[in-house]
This record gives sequence, structure tokens and C-alpha cells, in this order.
Amino acid sequence: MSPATIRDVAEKANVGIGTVSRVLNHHPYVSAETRSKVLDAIKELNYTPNLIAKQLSSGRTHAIAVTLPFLTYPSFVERLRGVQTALADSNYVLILYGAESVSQRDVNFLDLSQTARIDGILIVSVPLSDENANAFLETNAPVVLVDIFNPKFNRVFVDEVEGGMMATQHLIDLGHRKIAFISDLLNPDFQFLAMRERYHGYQKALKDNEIPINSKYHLEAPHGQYEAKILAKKLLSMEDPPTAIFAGSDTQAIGVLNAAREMDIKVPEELSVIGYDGIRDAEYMNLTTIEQPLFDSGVEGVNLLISLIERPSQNIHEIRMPLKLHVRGTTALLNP
Amino acid sequence: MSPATIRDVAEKANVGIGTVSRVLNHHPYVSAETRSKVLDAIKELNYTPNLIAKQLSSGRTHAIAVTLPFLTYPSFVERLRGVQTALADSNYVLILYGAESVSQRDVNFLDLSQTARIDGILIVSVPLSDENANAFLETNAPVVLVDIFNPKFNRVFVDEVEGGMMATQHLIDLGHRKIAFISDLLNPDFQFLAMRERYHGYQKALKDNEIPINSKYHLEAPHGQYEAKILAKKLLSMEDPPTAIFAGSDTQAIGVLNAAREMDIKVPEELSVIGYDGIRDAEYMNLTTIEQPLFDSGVEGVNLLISLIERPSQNIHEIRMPLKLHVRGTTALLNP
DNA sequence: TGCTAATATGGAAACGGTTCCACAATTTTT
DNA sequence: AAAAATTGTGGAACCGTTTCCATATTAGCA
Repeated sequence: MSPATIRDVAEKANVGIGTVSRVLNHHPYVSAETRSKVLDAIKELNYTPNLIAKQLSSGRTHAIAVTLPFLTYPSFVERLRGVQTALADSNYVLILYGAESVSQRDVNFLDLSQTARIDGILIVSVPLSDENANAFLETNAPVVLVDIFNPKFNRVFVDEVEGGMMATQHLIDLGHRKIAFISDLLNPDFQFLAMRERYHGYQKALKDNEIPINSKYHLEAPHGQYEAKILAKKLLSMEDPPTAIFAGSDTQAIGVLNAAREMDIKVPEELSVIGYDGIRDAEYMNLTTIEQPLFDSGVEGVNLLISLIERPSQNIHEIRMPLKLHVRGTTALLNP
Repeated sequence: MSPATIRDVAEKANVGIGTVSRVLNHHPYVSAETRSKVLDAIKELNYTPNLIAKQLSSGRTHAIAVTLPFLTYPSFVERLRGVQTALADSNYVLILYGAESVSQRDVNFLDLSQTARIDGILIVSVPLSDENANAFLETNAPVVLVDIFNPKFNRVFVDEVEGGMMATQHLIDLGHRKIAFISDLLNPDFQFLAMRERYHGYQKALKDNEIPINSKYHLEAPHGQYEAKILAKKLLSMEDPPTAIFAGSDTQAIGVLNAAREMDIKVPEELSVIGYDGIRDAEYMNLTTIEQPLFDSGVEGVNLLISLIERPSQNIHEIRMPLKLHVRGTTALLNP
């Protein structure tokens, strides 16, 4: 038999449907006696409200869309964990959309901005095109960006330029002058702006310390441990190799460590390595890194989004999260 | 202004709402002329159907629930990737539920079995209690299990006992007799049965080859690289240490490799190590392993679930996926 | 030419909730 | 004692689709 409806409950309890609805939603103005009659009927019929009907009449879905690029990057997964955990404590549900390519992104974003399926949109690390942004601006669902920037939207972020400077300055403070930077492709299809900003921070720190910028010390390749290992080997085989390498992500830094091991170069005695992100493996590899609050950025993003859903606001909210230099065992004073 | 509805479209195109609906759903019996009038009106009003209303009247939500335990395990994330990818090619949406603890699992499962929010349920690696199972049996949404077993439900699986045997037999074939097994806790709160079965496979292979089982060679600890490293150090410091270690997961095997490195034990010359799963890092670490189709198990799970949603069936479907011994650089013939 | 079948269209009813208005009963105020 | 405010309740109308029935038109055929 099909599930009981609110009308069945009303009939069984000998009350009107309005009254049942009031009991369900904890409205005042229901007498104790009536309430218990209704609750009895609900229990007896094993009634649970149909969410879809509720959504249609109330206009709220209690679902939020979360868009992420690659589940293959540990840092994105860590953010997703934060999102998921925060959502588990709320009464919202997480609808996951992938955005592994420009076309997948555009399809999903179009879908999101048109259908009334969700109450809010959380975009993690997916670069927005102008069309995407305009589509979202026409939606009335609030949007929060995490780890990306667009002046028209709320966001949770860290100061990436600052982070790049912190990493570089740490190496400079240890006496290094020949400092290389390994990064993702800085001009790919998908523009991950964060990496560019870290690069700017790297350059700025060098300038501030009057260290000339050697463009041969900046190498880029698609993101990945393996790719970074190859870049590192290239750097370390140069005539005048760097004494320190700043890798744009921990994943890449681990590639650098592997390159050093394979080339029998001792870290940190002969080479200092610093990463960026603070993923779990960094701790395990004893990697010095710039730690950003990955998990917490997810949590904050969700909290901001939910607060905007429940108390709409025209203002743009920006939450800046702290960066922390985490000194571990892969950086050391330059050997004289 | 609020979004256009099907009635607005009908009015603008001078047709009935039924006709608009037929155009939207590609029903036959709409004249070309009428169709184009309707399409024009749709375009002009920038109309998109309200999904929630569609869901209510059609009884389909085009959403499936996916439950996963820990996003901290690479193997689960890899399965999720498969799920996500398969879903991106369908017209279903993914609602992600966490199950990091017994209570979180029970809350989510109760929710899932009661609300009409989803069309199907995919449970990945989350052990089911009897209550959970009964609740799902009362739901009319189809359920597919991946990487877990319950006789009453459809599933996508690998033969874990066989996998445990394959790993162990490989080591035996290489001449090893002193073979240790490192695993998760075999009796935790959450019963991850797979690990027990791999253990049984390990024991069976030893028996089949008439190698006595030394219980000191089986050590367990909560899952993790670090925990496994400690176990491995314990094994390798024994009076009569094993010459080969079978780790129940690649993550644990990597911990073993790290232990060996820290103890200056050469792999594979002095110690053979085999893992299980076939995660990305295994390839990168050149780890011999039993590879199971993680990504594809997600894909298959989704495909099975969708086919059951669209063509309900009383039969229980079981899809067994292949295991493959992937010999890389961490196992070798026992040094005589 | 008339009869049946196929094609085409309109719109009421249904999906299962929430909301609001009308009204009743009780309490408080003047 | 009458008026006003508070508390409590029923149920029609509505949210925006799909579905089905009624009906109109056209085509096919003997």
C-alpha cells in the first residue's frame, strides 16, 4: 500500500489537515490534547511527510549543491570532508556535482542556475567563466565560493600571495638565495588562480629581499606527484641548481622529495623543500609546508551559505582564513 | 518576478497546458506547427520546468543517495569518483550521505528509508546492521551495495577470500614461507568484512601449501599508514622476522615500505611487500598489489542501480568484478 | 458517402504538503 | 455585560507539474 498522507492522519485523528500540519511544524496554538491525538495517529500509520510535496509548497528544498573539480586532489577531498561534516550537522543535504572539465562545469552550472532543486550553491575551487557568473547572478539561490575569487560573490579564502611570500621568506630566512618554484600550468584551460597568486608571492618575496628572479628556476607542468618529480630532476640537474624548492602544493612537494631520494640528494641537508596546503601526507612525510585550513574552509563555506539561505543579505561576505607556516623536517639552514 | 510556469507558456503560445507538457516530454501527437509555437514561447519566457513540481507529480526524483564511510581512505574516494563519473553521464543527481560513525549511519539510513527524496540508494563500504537492512527492505527504492555483503540486496563485489589467496600465493610462489599479514582491526565497531575475508584467504593459501600458520605473524591496528608502519617495525624486529609482508590495503603497505626504509631493510631484496586495492599511490610507489576495480565498482554500482530504478526487478543481482595481481617492484624471489 | 482509426488538443484532477482566512471558544479588558 | 484579544481548529486554495479523459479534426478505406 502506498504511504500514508497528511489527510489519512487527519482523518484518523479526527482533526483537520491544517492541524496536523501545525503539529508537524511545532506551531503554537495547538492544544495538548489535540497534539497527542495527532501524534498517536502519526505513529499508528507510520506516517512520514513527503519531502517533495513539502518542498513544492514551501519553496525550500533543504539541499545545497556542491561543485568540485577533481576528486583526485587530496586538498579538494579534504575540503569536501569539511563540507560534508558541516552539512551532517545541519538539516541540509549535499548534492554533489563534478566539474572535471569545462564542458561538465558549464552543463552543471547551467542546470544549477535554472532548476529549483537547491537552496544554495557552494563552489569549491572551480574557476568561473563570465557566463557562469552571470547565470548565477540571475538565480535567487545564494552562492558561496571557496578557494576561488569573483568580486560579485561571497567567498571563503586565504591570501595566496601572502602564502607564497611566507613560503619563500622562510627559505630566505634560512639563508637560501637559489630558490626554485614548481607549479601547475599557470595558463591552463581551467584557471586555478591560486597557483598564480602563490607564484606572485614567491616573486614578491624575492624582490623584497633584493634577490634577482631567475626565470629558469620556475618550472611548470600539469599537477601531480609524478610530473613534479620530473620537474625537480630537471632543476636538480642544472648547472647551477637551486638549494631550495618551493612546490606549489604538497602533492608536488612529495614528488620533489622522491626526486631527491632517487638522485641521492639529502633533504634537508643538501636541499630544502617546502610545500603548500597541509594535506595529511605532508605530516606523514614530515614536510615543511604552508598550511591552509582545508577542512575548515569547507565548514565555513557551508555555514556562510546556510546563514545566507536563512537570512538573505545583499552584502557580499568575505571570510579570510589564516595561513600558517608549519616547519617540519624538510627545510634547514643553508649549508655554508 | 517569479519564474514562468507552464501556464504562462500555454497562455503565450495559445495552447493548453497539456500540449506544453507534451512538447516538453517529447510525446508524439503534437503537430509540428504547435510544437514550434510552444518552443518559441518557452524561449521568449526563458522558461525552465520546475523540477520539484515534476518530481511531485511524476513520483520520480532523479536523485540517488550515495553513502560512504571515510573520505580519508583513498580507496573509498576512488569508488566515489567512479560513482560520480557514471552519474554525470546519466540524468540522475548524486546526494552524498556520510557514515563516519554508527550513529551518523543510522540517522542517515533512517532518513533515507523514509523520505521520498531519492529514487535509489547506493551504499559503498558501509556495514549494515540488521535494523538498517530491514528499514531498507520496507522502502520501495532499490538498493545496491558496493564492497559489502548482505544476502538480501543487490551488490557489486570482488571475491575477497580469493584476493587474499592470490596475494599470499604470489609470495609463496616466490619462495617465501615466513609471511606476515597486517590488517585493520578485525572486530571493530564498524565491521569491514572485506578485511576478514582477505585474512581468511591468507590463511587458506598457507594451509593449501602446508605452511603452518604462525599467529605472531598477524598483527592488527586501526587503519592508516602510520599505524601500519608501527606494526611492520614490530614484525621486522622479531627474533624470527617474516621475509614477506602482505598488507591488507595499499595504504598500509606504504606504511610497511616506510618502516623498511627507516630500518634500512631493502625492498624487495630483503623483504617482499604486497598490498591490496590498487590505489594511485601504489603505482607511484611501484608497489606490487592485488588490484581491484575501485573506480569501476562505482560505475557498475550506479549502472545497476539505475537499471533497477528504470526496470524494477525482484531478483537479486550480483556482479562480481575481477581481481588482478599486479606485480611491480616490491616483491621478489626469496634470497636463498 | 459514411464509418473507423489515427492524430491532435484542452483542461480537470491528482501528487502531498503549507498557508491563510473564517470562525469558534475562551480569556482578558473596559 | 459588552467588547476586544487570545487561543484553537477546519479546510479551501495554492505550489507547478503529469496524466487521463473528453472531444475535435483529419486520414484511410470499402
